Amino acid sequence: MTTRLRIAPSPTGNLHVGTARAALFNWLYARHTDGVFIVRIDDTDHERSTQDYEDGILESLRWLGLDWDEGVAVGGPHGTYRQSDRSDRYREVAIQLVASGAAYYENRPPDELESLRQQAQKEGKHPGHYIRKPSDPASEGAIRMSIPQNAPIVFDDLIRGTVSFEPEDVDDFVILRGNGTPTYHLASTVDDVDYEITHVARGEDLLPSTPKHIVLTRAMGMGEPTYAHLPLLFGTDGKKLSKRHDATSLTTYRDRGFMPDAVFNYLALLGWSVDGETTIFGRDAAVEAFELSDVSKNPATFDPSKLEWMNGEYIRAMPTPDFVAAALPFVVAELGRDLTSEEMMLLDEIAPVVQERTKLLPEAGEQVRFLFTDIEEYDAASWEKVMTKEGVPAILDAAGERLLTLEDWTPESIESSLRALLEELEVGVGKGLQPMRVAVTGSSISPPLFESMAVLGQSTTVDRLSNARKLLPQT
RNA sequence: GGUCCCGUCGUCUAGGGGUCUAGGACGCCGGCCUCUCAAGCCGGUAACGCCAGUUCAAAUCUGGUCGGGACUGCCA
Repeated sequence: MTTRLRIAPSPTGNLHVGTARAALFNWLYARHTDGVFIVRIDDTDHERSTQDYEDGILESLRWLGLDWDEGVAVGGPHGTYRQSDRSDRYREVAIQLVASGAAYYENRPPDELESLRQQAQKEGKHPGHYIRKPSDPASEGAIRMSIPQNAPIVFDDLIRGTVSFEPEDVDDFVILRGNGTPTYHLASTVDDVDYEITHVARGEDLLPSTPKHIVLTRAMGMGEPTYAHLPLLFGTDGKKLSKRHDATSLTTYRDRGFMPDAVFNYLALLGWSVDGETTIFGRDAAVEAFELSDVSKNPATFDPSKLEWMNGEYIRAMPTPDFVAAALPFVVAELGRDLTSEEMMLLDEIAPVVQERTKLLPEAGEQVRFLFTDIEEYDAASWEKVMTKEGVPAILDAAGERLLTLEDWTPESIESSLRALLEELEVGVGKGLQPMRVAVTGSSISPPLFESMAVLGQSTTVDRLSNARKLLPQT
Protein backbone atom coordinates (compact mmCIF):
# COMPACT_ATOMS: atom_id res chain seq x y z
CA MET A 1 0.00 0.00 0.00
CA THR A 2 1.45 3.35 -0.94
CA THR A 3 1.64 5.90 1.79
CA ARG A 4 -0.23 9.15 1.40
CA LEU A 5 0.63 12.16 3.50
CA ARG A 6 -0.44 15.75 3.51
CA ILE A 7 0.34 19.12 4.91
CA ALA A 8 -2.63 21.36 5.57
CA PRO A 9 -1.65 24.98 6.08
CA SER A 10 -4.34 27.53 6.63
CA PRO A 11 -3.89 30.69 4.58
CA THR A 12 -4.37 33.05 7.50
CA GLY A 13 -0.71 34.05 7.61
CA ASN A 14 2.65 33.28 6.08
CA LEU A 15 4.11 29.81 6.36
CA HIS A 16 5.06 29.39 9.99
CA VAL A 17 8.31 27.59 10.81
CA GLY A 18 6.34 25.08 12.88
CA THR A 19 4.15 24.28 9.90
CA ALA A 20 7.21 24.20 7.67
CA ARG A 21 8.85 21.66 9.97
CA ALA A 22 5.68 19.54 9.94
CA ALA A 23 5.57 19.82 6.16
CA LEU A 24 9.20 18.78 6.02
CA PHE A 25 8.64 15.63 8.08
CA ASN A 26 5.58 14.66 6.07
CA TRP A 27 7.50 15.24 2.88
CA LEU A 28 10.50 13.25 4.12
CA TYR A 29 8.38 10.30 5.04
CA ALA A 30 6.38 10.40 1.82
CA ARG A 31 9.57 10.48 -0.23
CA HIS A 32 11.25 7.87 1.94
CA THR A 33 8.39 5.47 1.34
CA ASP A 34 7.88 6.41 -2.31
CA GLY A 35 4.50 7.68 -1.31
CA VAL A 36 2.34 10.66 -2.11
CA PHE A 37 2.59 14.13 -0.61
CA ILE A 38 -0.41 16.43 -0.90
CA VAL A 39 -0.88 20.09 -0.06
CA ARG A 40 -4.32 20.97 1.18
CA ILE A 41 -5.38 24.51 1.83
CA ASP A 42 -7.34 24.62 5.08
CA ASP A 43 -9.35 27.74 4.44
CA THR A 44 -12.43 26.94 6.46
CA ASP A 45 -11.89 30.20 8.31
CA HIS A 46 -13.20 32.45 5.57
CA GLU A 47 -12.81 35.60 7.58
CA ARG A 48 -9.05 35.40 7.84
CA SER A 49 -8.02 33.42 4.76
CA THR A 50 -6.53 35.33 1.85
CA GLN A 51 -5.23 34.53 -1.60
CA ASP A 52 -1.97 36.34 -0.90
CA TYR A 53 -1.24 34.16 2.09
CA GLU A 54 -2.08 31.06 0.08
CA ASP A 55 0.33 32.08 -2.69
CA GLY A 56 2.99 32.95 -0.17
CA ILE A 57 2.72 29.63 1.61
CA LEU A 58 3.08 27.66 -1.60
CA GLU A 59 6.04 29.79 -2.59
CA SER A 60 7.68 29.13 0.77
CA LEU A 61 7.16 25.38 0.45
CA ARG A 62 8.79 25.46 -2.98
CA TRP A 63 11.61 27.59 -1.64
CA LEU A 64 12.28 24.97 1.02
CA GLY A 65 12.36 22.35 -1.70
CA LEU A 66 9.23 20.49 -0.64
CA ASP A 67 7.54 19.49 -3.84
CA TRP A 68 4.07 18.05 -3.72
CA ASP A 69 2.42 15.59 -6.02
CA GLU A 70 0.14 17.35 -8.40
CA GLY A 71 -2.76 15.64 -10.04
CA VAL A 72 -3.66 13.79 -6.85
CA ALA A 73 -5.47 16.69 -5.29
CA VAL A 74 -7.07 19.15 -7.63
CA GLY A 75 -9.19 22.26 -7.45
CA GLY A 76 -6.64 24.61 -5.96
CA PRO A 77 -3.76 26.29 -7.72
CA HIS A 78 -0.74 24.25 -8.76
CA GLY A 79 -2.10 20.86 -7.88
CA THR A 80 -3.22 21.70 -4.39
CA TYR A 81 -6.79 21.87 -3.26
CA ARG A 82 -8.89 24.06 -1.06
CA GLN A 83 -11.34 22.96 1.54
CA SER A 84 -13.61 25.83 0.61
CA ASP A 85 -14.29 23.97 -2.65
CA ARG A 86 -15.66 21.01 -0.73
CA SER A 87 -18.24 22.64 1.52
CA ASP A 88 -21.04 20.53 0.11
CA ARG A 89 -19.20 17.36 0.91
CA TYR A 90 -18.68 18.37 4.55
CA ARG A 91 -22.32 19.33 4.93
CA GLU A 92 -23.32 16.04 3.42
CA VAL A 93 -21.23 14.11 5.92
CA ALA A 94 -22.58 16.16 8.81
CA ILE A 95 -26.14 15.42 7.79
CA GLN A 96 -25.36 11.74 7.40
CA LEU A 97 -23.85 11.67 10.87
CA VAL A 98 -27.00 13.21 12.29
CA ALA A 99 -29.07 10.65 10.44
CA SER A 100 -27.02 7.81 11.85
CA GLY A 101 -27.25 9.22 15.37
CA ALA A 102 -23.55 9.92 15.64
CA ALA A 103 -24.18 13.67 15.73
CA TYR A 104 -27.00 15.96 16.76
CA TYR A 105 -28.35 19.43 16.24
CA GLU A 106 -27.53 21.67 19.14
CA ASN A 107 -30.72 23.31 20.26
CA ARG A 108 -30.96 23.80 23.93
CA PRO A 109 -33.57 25.83 25.83
CA PRO A 110 -32.33 29.05 27.49
CA ASP A 111 -32.44 27.80 31.07
CA GLU A 112 -30.42 24.75 30.18
CA LEU A 113 -27.85 26.97 28.47
CA GLU A 114 -27.60 29.06 31.60
CA SER A 115 -26.93 26.06 33.79
CA LEU A 116 -24.32 24.87 31.35
CA ARG A 117 -22.69 28.27 31.42
CA GLN A 118 -22.48 28.11 35.19
CA GLN A 119 -21.12 24.61 35.05
CA ALA A 120 -18.44 25.73 32.64
CA GLN A 121 -17.49 28.54 34.94
CA LYS A 122 -17.28 26.22 37.88
CA GLU A 123 -15.05 23.85 35.97
CA GLY A 124 -12.87 26.67 34.74
CA LYS A 125 -13.69 25.92 31.13
CA HIS A 126 -14.23 28.39 28.37
CA PRO A 127 -17.95 29.25 28.44
CA GLY A 128 -18.09 29.02 24.69
CA HIS A 129 -17.18 25.44 25.14
CA TYR A 130 -20.77 24.76 26.04
CA ILE A 131 -22.56 27.73 24.65
CA ARG A 132 -22.16 29.81 21.58
CA LYS A 133 -21.20 33.42 21.98
CA PRO A 134 -24.31 35.64 21.95
CA SER A 135 -22.77 37.75 19.23
CA ASP A 136 -22.57 34.85 16.82
CA PRO A 137 -25.11 35.10 14.06
CA ALA A 138 -27.25 32.32 12.74
CA SER A 139 -26.48 29.89 15.46
CA GLU A 140 -29.59 27.80 15.39
CA GLY A 141 -28.32 24.82 13.51
CA ALA A 142 -24.88 23.96 14.83
CA ILE A 143 -24.22 20.25 14.76
CA ARG A 144 -22.25 18.53 17.47
CA MET A 145 -20.64 15.14 17.51
CA SER A 146 -21.90 12.77 20.14
CA ILE A 147 -19.05 10.94 21.85
CA PRO A 148 -19.74 7.24 22.46
CA GLN A 149 -19.25 6.64 26.19
CA ASN A 150 -18.71 2.92 26.09
CA ALA A 151 -14.95 2.59 25.81
CA PRO A 152 -11.72 4.55 26.03
CA ILE A 153 -10.36 5.93 22.79
CA VAL A 154 -6.97 4.37 22.29
CA PHE A 155 -4.50 4.70 19.45
CA ASP A 156 -0.90 3.90 18.71
CA ASP A 157 1.04 7.01 17.90
CA LEU A 158 4.18 6.39 15.87
CA ILE A 159 6.07 8.82 18.08
CA ARG A 160 4.22 8.77 21.42
CA GLY A 161 3.35 5.11 21.62
CA THR A 162 -0.05 4.15 22.98
CA VAL A 163 -2.21 7.12 23.91
CA SER A 164 -5.56 6.77 25.62
CA PHE A 165 -8.43 9.14 26.36
CA GLU A 166 -11.50 8.51 28.45
CA PRO A 167 -14.69 9.32 26.53
CA GLU A 168 -16.03 11.55 29.30
CA ASP A 169 -13.00 13.78 28.81
CA VAL A 170 -13.86 14.35 25.18
CA ASP A 171 -16.54 16.95 24.70
CA ASP A 172 -19.32 16.92 22.16
CA PHE A 173 -17.58 19.17 19.67
CA VAL A 174 -19.12 21.22 16.91
CA ILE A 175 -18.63 19.80 13.45
CA LEU A 176 -20.90 22.12 11.48
CA ARG A 177 -21.34 25.74 12.49
CA GLY A 178 -24.66 27.48 12.68
CA ASN A 179 -23.88 29.18 9.40
CA GLY A 180 -23.41 25.85 7.68
CA THR A 181 -19.64 25.91 7.41
CA PRO A 182 -17.56 23.00 8.69
CA THR A 183 -15.14 23.28 11.57
CA TYR A 184 -11.56 22.21 11.28
CA HIS A 185 -12.26 18.86 12.88
CA LEU A 186 -14.92 17.89 10.35
CA ALA A 187 -13.20 19.21 7.26
CA SER A 188 -9.84 17.78 8.15
CA THR A 189 -11.18 14.36 9.05
CA VAL A 190 -13.43 14.07 6.02
CA ASP A 191 -10.53 15.00 3.79
CA ASP A 192 -8.17 12.55 5.39
CA VAL A 193 -10.76 9.86 4.74
CA ASP A 194 -11.66 10.94 1.20
CA TYR A 195 -8.05 11.38 0.14
CA GLU A 196 -7.10 8.09 1.78
CA ILE A 197 -4.41 9.65 3.94
CA THR A 198 -2.41 6.85 5.56
CA HIS A 199 -0.23 8.88 7.95
CA VAL A 200 -1.08 12.05 9.77
CA ALA A 201 2.07 13.69 11.09
CA ARG A 202 1.25 16.95 12.81
CA GLY A 203 2.13 19.05 15.81
CA GLU A 204 1.64 17.70 19.28
CA ASP A 205 -0.76 20.53 19.98
CA LEU A 206 -3.31 18.46 18.08
CA LEU A 207 -2.88 15.41 20.27
CA PRO A 208 -5.94 16.33 22.38
CA SER A 209 -7.98 16.67 19.18
CA THR A 210 -7.05 13.23 17.96
CA PRO A 211 -9.76 11.33 19.87
CA LYS A 212 -12.28 13.64 18.21
CA HIS A 213 -10.92 12.81 14.80
CA ILE A 214 -10.94 9.13 15.59
CA VAL A 215 -14.57 9.24 16.71
CA LEU A 216 -15.46 11.09 13.52
CA THR A 217 -13.54 8.71 11.30
CA ARG A 218 -15.12 5.67 12.87
CA ALA A 219 -18.56 7.23 12.66
CA MET A 220 -17.93 7.55 8.93
CA GLY A 221 -17.35 3.82 8.91
CA MET A 222 -13.64 4.06 8.22
CA GLY A 223 -10.42 3.16 10.01
CA GLU A 224 -8.24 5.98 11.20
CA PRO A 225 -4.83 6.74 9.72
CA THR A 226 -1.60 6.20 11.60
CA TYR A 227 -0.89 9.23 13.72
CA ALA A 228 2.51 10.70 14.49
CA HIS A 229 2.45 13.69 16.80
CA LEU A 230 5.55 15.77 16.31
CA PRO A 231 7.20 17.51 19.26
CA LEU A 232 6.42 21.19 19.37
CA LEU A 233 8.86 23.90 18.45
CA PHE A 234 9.55 26.30 21.30
CA GLY A 235 10.81 29.83 21.22
CA THR A 236 13.70 30.74 23.46
CA ASP A 237 11.16 31.46 26.21
CA GLY A 238 10.19 27.79 26.33
CA LYS A 239 6.72 28.38 24.95
CA LYS A 240 5.18 27.09 21.76
CA LEU A 241 6.55 29.03 18.82
CA SER A 242 3.85 31.46 17.82
CA LYS A 243 3.35 34.81 16.20
CA ARG A 244 4.40 36.53 19.37
CA HIS A 245 7.95 35.35 18.82
CA ASP A 246 9.91 37.21 16.22
CA ALA A 247 10.88 35.60 12.95
CA THR A 248 8.33 32.83 12.81
CA SER A 249 7.51 32.98 9.14
CA LEU A 250 9.70 31.28 6.62
CA THR A 251 9.82 34.35 4.41
CA THR A 252 11.71 36.27 7.08
CA TYR A 253 14.46 33.70 6.84
CA ARG A 254 14.66 34.06 3.10
CA ASP A 255 14.68 37.84 3.45
CA ARG A 256 17.40 37.74 6.06
CA GLY A 257 19.65 35.86 3.70
CA PHE A 258 19.28 32.26 4.75
CA MET A 259 19.76 29.53 2.16
CA PRO A 260 16.91 27.05 1.70
CA ASP A 261 19.22 24.07 2.01
CA ALA A 262 20.46 25.32 5.35
CA VAL A 263 16.95 25.91 6.66
CA PHE A 264 15.92 22.49 5.45
CA ASN A 265 18.91 20.89 7.17
CA TYR A 266 18.33 22.78 10.39
CA LEU A 267 14.62 22.09 10.56
CA ALA A 268 15.20 18.40 9.94
CA LEU A 269 17.48 18.36 12.96
CA LEU A 270 14.76 19.66 15.24
CA GLY A 271 13.42 16.42 16.64
CA TRP A 272 15.33 14.08 14.41
CA SER A 273 18.88 13.10 13.54
CA VAL A 274 20.46 10.97 10.85
CA ASP A 275 22.71 9.02 13.18
CA GLY A 276 23.49 11.28 16.11
CA GLU A 277 26.80 12.31 14.58
CA THR A 278 26.04 13.84 11.21
CA THR A 279 25.10 17.48 11.35
CA ILE A 280 25.33 18.65 7.75
CA PHE A 281 23.31 16.62 5.28
CA GLY A 282 21.32 17.14 2.13
CA ARG A 283 17.81 16.24 1.11
CA ASP A 284 18.71 12.89 -0.38
CA ALA A 285 20.50 11.68 2.71
CA ALA A 286 17.58 12.79 4.86
CA VAL A 287 15.04 11.06 2.65
CA GLU A 288 17.12 7.92 2.72
CA ALA A 289 17.36 7.76 6.51
CA PHE A 290 14.07 9.25 7.66
CA GLU A 291 11.59 7.34 9.78
CA LEU A 292 8.67 8.91 11.61
CA SER A 293 9.19 6.47 14.47
CA ASP A 294 12.70 7.87 15.00
CA VAL A 295 11.38 11.33 15.73
CA SER A 296 12.06 12.52 19.26
CA LYS A 297 9.27 13.08 21.77
CA ASN A 298 10.80 16.16 23.33
CA PRO A 299 9.90 19.64 22.30
CA ALA A 300 12.76 21.46 20.57
CA THR A 301 13.86 25.00 21.13
CA PHE A 302 14.53 26.91 17.97
CA ASP A 303 18.14 28.12 18.16
CA PRO A 304 18.88 30.91 15.68
CA SER A 305 22.62 30.84 16.31
CA LYS A 306 22.98 27.26 15.15
CA LEU A 307 20.95 28.04 12.05
CA GLU A 308 23.25 30.95 11.29
CA TRP A 309 26.33 28.81 11.69
CA MET A 310 24.82 26.24 9.41
CA ASN A 311 23.96 28.87 6.84
CA GLY A 312 27.61 29.89 6.80
CA GLU A 313 28.56 26.28 6.19
CA TYR A 314 26.24 26.11 3.21
CA ILE A 315 27.39 29.43 1.81
CA ARG A 316 31.02 28.42 1.96
CA ALA A 317 30.24 25.12 0.29
CA MET A 318 28.52 26.68 -2.72
CA PRO A 319 30.19 27.19 -6.08
CA THR A 320 31.17 30.84 -6.20
CA PRO A 321 28.96 31.73 -9.18
CA ASP A 322 25.98 30.43 -7.21
CA PHE A 323 27.05 32.51 -4.28
CA VAL A 324 27.21 35.61 -6.45
CA ALA A 325 23.74 34.92 -7.79
CA ALA A 326 22.35 34.42 -4.29
CA ALA A 327 24.09 37.47 -2.88
CA LEU A 328 23.31 39.85 -5.74
CA PRO A 329 19.85 40.87 -4.55
CA PHE A 330 21.32 41.76 -1.18
CA VAL A 331 24.11 43.76 -2.79
CA VAL A 332 21.53 45.65 -4.81
CA ALA A 333 19.52 46.27 -1.67
CA GLU A 334 22.61 47.55 0.11
CA LEU A 335 23.41 50.00 -2.69
CA GLY A 336 19.85 50.92 -3.47
CA ARG A 337 20.50 50.47 -7.17
CA ASP A 338 21.38 47.88 -9.79
CA LEU A 339 24.95 47.06 -10.73
CA THR A 340 26.43 47.93 -14.09
CA SER A 341 28.01 45.15 -16.08
CA GLU A 342 31.45 46.50 -15.18
CA GLU A 343 30.52 46.36 -11.52
CA MET A 344 29.26 42.82 -11.96
CA MET A 345 32.75 41.87 -13.06
CA LEU A 346 34.21 43.45 -9.96
CA LEU A 347 31.72 41.53 -7.85
CA ASP A 348 32.78 38.29 -9.49
CA GLU A 349 36.39 39.14 -8.75
CA ILE A 350 35.94 39.88 -5.06
CA ALA A 351 33.37 37.11 -4.51
CA PRO A 352 35.69 34.29 -3.40
CA VAL A 353 37.10 36.19 -0.43
CA VAL A 354 33.71 37.58 0.50
CA GLN A 355 32.03 34.20 0.32
CA GLU A 356 34.36 32.83 2.99
CA ARG A 357 33.32 35.61 5.31
CA THR A 358 29.58 35.49 4.82
CA LYS A 359 27.20 33.82 7.21
CA LEU A 360 24.09 35.72 6.18
CA LEU A 361 23.74 37.02 2.64
CA PRO A 362 23.19 40.69 3.58
CA GLU A 363 26.70 40.67 5.04
CA ALA A 364 28.02 40.24 1.51
CA GLY A 365 26.37 43.51 0.56
CA GLU A 366 28.01 45.30 3.46
CA GLN A 367 31.39 43.84 2.60
CA VAL A 368 31.44 44.92 -1.03
CA ARG A 369 29.81 48.29 -0.62
CA PHE A 370 33.15 50.12 -0.69
CA LEU A 371 33.74 48.86 -4.23
CA PHE A 372 30.69 50.50 -5.69
CA THR A 373 30.26 53.70 -3.80
CA ASP A 374 32.53 56.49 -2.65
CA ILE A 375 33.31 56.59 1.02
CA GLU A 376 30.92 59.20 2.35
CA GLU A 377 32.03 58.70 5.89
CA TYR A 378 34.55 56.56 7.68
CA ASP A 379 33.46 54.24 10.43
CA ALA A 380 33.89 56.41 13.50
CA ALA A 381 35.23 53.74 15.81
CA SER A 382 37.69 52.52 13.20
CA TRP A 383 38.94 56.02 12.53
CA GLU A 384 39.41 56.71 16.19
CA LYS A 385 41.19 53.47 16.82
CA VAL A 386 43.46 53.43 13.77
CA MET A 387 43.88 56.80 12.13
CA THR A 388 44.71 58.90 15.15
CA LYS A 389 47.83 56.90 15.85
CA GLU A 390 51.20 58.44 15.40
CA GLY A 391 52.93 57.85 12.09
CA VAL A 392 49.75 57.24 10.13
CA PRO A 393 50.12 60.22 7.81
CA ALA A 394 53.56 59.07 6.81
CA ILE A 395 52.36 55.57 6.13
CA LEU A 396 49.52 56.77 3.95
CA ASP A 397 51.80 59.12 2.06
CA ALA A 398 54.35 56.44 1.42
CA ALA A 399 51.78 53.85 0.44
CA GLY A 400 50.09 56.20 -2.00
CA GLU A 401 53.38 57.11 -3.56
CA ARG A 402 54.49 53.51 -3.88
CA LEU A 403 51.22 52.21 -5.30
CA LEU A 404 50.93 55.08 -7.76
CA THR A 405 53.85 53.70 -9.71
CA LEU A 406 53.22 50.00 -9.20
CA GLU A 407 53.19 48.37 -12.61
CA ASP A 408 51.58 45.01 -12.01
CA TRP A 409 48.23 45.67 -10.31
CA THR A 410 47.50 42.28 -8.80
CA PRO A 411 46.97 41.20 -5.20
CA GLU A 412 50.35 39.47 -5.16
CA SER A 413 52.18 42.44 -6.54
CA ILE A 414 50.42 44.87 -4.22
CA GLU A 415 51.22 42.64 -1.30
CA SER A 416 54.93 42.34 -1.95
CA SER A 417 55.20 46.02 -2.69
CA LEU A 418 53.48 47.08 0.52
CA ARG A 419 55.28 44.54 2.66
CA ALA A 420 58.59 45.80 1.35
CA LEU A 421 57.52 49.37 2.04
CA LEU A 422 56.55 48.64 5.62
CA GLU A 423 59.83 46.92 6.17
CA GLU A 424 61.65 50.00 4.94
CA LEU A 425 59.57 52.17 7.23
CA GLU A 426 60.18 49.74 10.06
CA VAL A 427 56.48 49.48 10.76
CA GLY A 428 54.84 46.21 11.68
CA VAL A 429 52.60 44.66 9.05
CA GLY A 430 49.52 44.68 11.24
CA LYS A 431 50.04 48.25 12.34
CA GLY A 432 50.91 49.48 8.89
CA LEU A 433 48.12 47.90 6.92
CA GLN A 434 45.24 49.01 9.12
CA PRO A 435 45.38 52.71 8.21
CA MET A 436 45.37 51.76 4.55
CA ARG A 437 42.38 49.51 5.14
CA VAL A 438 40.42 52.29 6.75
CA ALA A 439 41.40 54.70 4.00
CA VAL A 440 40.45 52.34 1.22
CA THR A 441 37.39 50.59 2.62
CA GLY A 442 36.19 53.04 5.24
CA SER A 443 36.46 50.55 8.06
CA SER A 444 38.98 48.57 10.04
CA ILE A 445 37.00 45.46 9.15
CA SER A 446 37.00 44.52 5.50
CA PRO A 447 37.78 41.80 3.00
CA PRO A 448 41.52 41.11 2.67
CA LEU A 449 43.26 44.35 1.83
CA PHE A 450 45.35 43.35 -1.17
CA GLU A 451 42.43 41.73 -2.94
CA SER A 452 40.28 44.71 -2.10
CA MET A 453 42.79 47.12 -3.60
CA ALA A 454 43.30 44.97 -6.64
CA VAL A 455 39.60 44.87 -7.43
CA LEU A 456 39.06 48.52 -6.59
CA GLY A 457 41.66 49.60 -9.12
CA GLN A 458 44.89 51.52 -8.95
CA SER A 459 43.71 55.10 -9.35
CA THR A 460 40.80 54.77 -6.95
CA THR A 461 43.01 53.12 -4.36
CA VAL A 462 45.59 55.88 -4.60
CA ASP A 463 42.89 58.54 -4.47
CA ARG A 464 41.38 57.06 -1.33
CA LEU A 465 44.74 56.90 0.40
CA SER A 466 45.22 60.54 -0.42
CA ASN A 467 41.69 61.54 0.61
CA ALA A 468 42.11 60.01 4.01
CA ARG A 469 45.54 61.58 4.35
CA LYS A 470 44.05 65.03 3.79
CA LEU A 471 41.82 64.62 6.80
CA LEU A 472 44.83 64.16 9.04
CA PRO A 473 47.00 66.94 10.43
CA GLN A 474 50.10 67.90 8.45
CA THR A 475 53.36 66.85 9.97
C1' G B 1 -8.90 23.55 37.85
C1' G B 2 -9.39 19.11 34.36
C1' U B 3 -7.30 15.94 30.46
C1' C B 4 -3.06 14.63 27.82
C1' C B 5 2.19 14.94 26.54
C1' C B 6 7.36 15.58 27.82
C1' G B 7 11.96 15.52 31.12
C1' U B 8 20.39 13.59 28.82
C1' C B 9 25.43 19.59 28.60
C1' G B 10 22.74 26.80 27.99
C1' U B 11 20.59 24.78 22.94
C1' C B 12 19.74 20.52 19.11
C1' U B 13 20.66 15.51 19.85
C1' A B 14 23.17 10.01 20.31
C1' G B 15 22.16 6.30 23.70
C1' G B 16 16.89 1.86 25.10
C1' G B 17 20.14 -2.83 31.31
C1' G B 18 27.03 -3.79 31.49
C1' U B 19 31.27 -1.37 25.96
C1' C B 20 28.78 5.65 29.61
C1' U B 21 34.81 8.18 34.19
C1' A B 22 27.74 9.56 28.80
C1' G B 23 29.37 10.54 22.21
C1' G B 24 28.49 14.44 18.22
C1' A B 25 26.90 19.55 16.80
C1' C B 26 25.89 24.91 17.99
C1' G B 27 27.18 28.44 21.67
C1' C B 28 30.75 30.02 25.17
C1' C B 29 36.12 30.23 26.96
C1' G B 30 41.43 29.67 25.79
C1' G B 31 45.31 28.84 22.16
C1' C B 32 47.40 28.39 17.13
C1' C B 33 47.24 30.60 12.32
C1' U B 34 46.90 35.58 10.53
C1' C B 35 46.93 42.24 6.88
C1' U B 36 41.46 43.32 9.90
C1' C B 37 37.24 40.25 10.14
C1' A B 38 35.91 35.58 9.19
C1' A B 39 37.21 30.60 8.07
C1' G B 40 40.37 26.61 9.60
C1' C B 41 43.02 23.78 13.38
C1' C B 42 43.90 22.39 18.66
C1' G B 43 42.16 22.32 23.61
C1' G B 44 38.53 23.41 27.44
C1' U B 45 33.57 24.28 29.83
C1' A B 46 29.05 21.75 30.51
C1' A B 47 23.96 17.06 31.21
C1' C B 48 21.24 11.71 32.63
C1' G B 49 15.46 16.71 37.53
C1' C B 50 14.66 14.18 42.39
C1' C B 51 13.33 9.78 45.54
C1' A B 52 12.33 4.87 45.94
C1' G B 53 12.05 -0.09 43.70
C1' U B 54 13.62 -4.31 40.30
C1' U B 55 18.66 -6.26 39.17
C1' C B 56 25.08 -8.83 40.27
C1' A B 57 24.57 -4.20 37.25
C1' A B 58 19.95 1.45 35.74
C1' A B 59 20.86 7.40 31.76
C1' U B 60 18.42 2.98 30.09
C1' C B 61 12.91 -0.98 33.31
C1' U B 62 8.77 0.21 37.26
C1' G B 63 6.35 3.51 40.73
C1' G B 64 6.12 8.11 42.90
C1' U B 65 7.45 13.08 43.10
C1' C B 66 8.92 17.67 41.17
C1' G B 67 9.29 20.63 36.88
C1' G B 68 7.92 22.17 31.91
C1' G B 69 4.39 22.21 27.93
C1' A B 70 -0.12 21.55 25.04
C1' C B 71 -5.23 21.43 24.96
C1' U B 72 -9.65 22.80 27.35
C1' G B 73 -13.47 28.11 21.07
C1' C B 74 -19.31 27.57 16.15
C1' C B 75 -9.63 29.28 15.42
C1' A B 76 -6.83 25.87 12.91
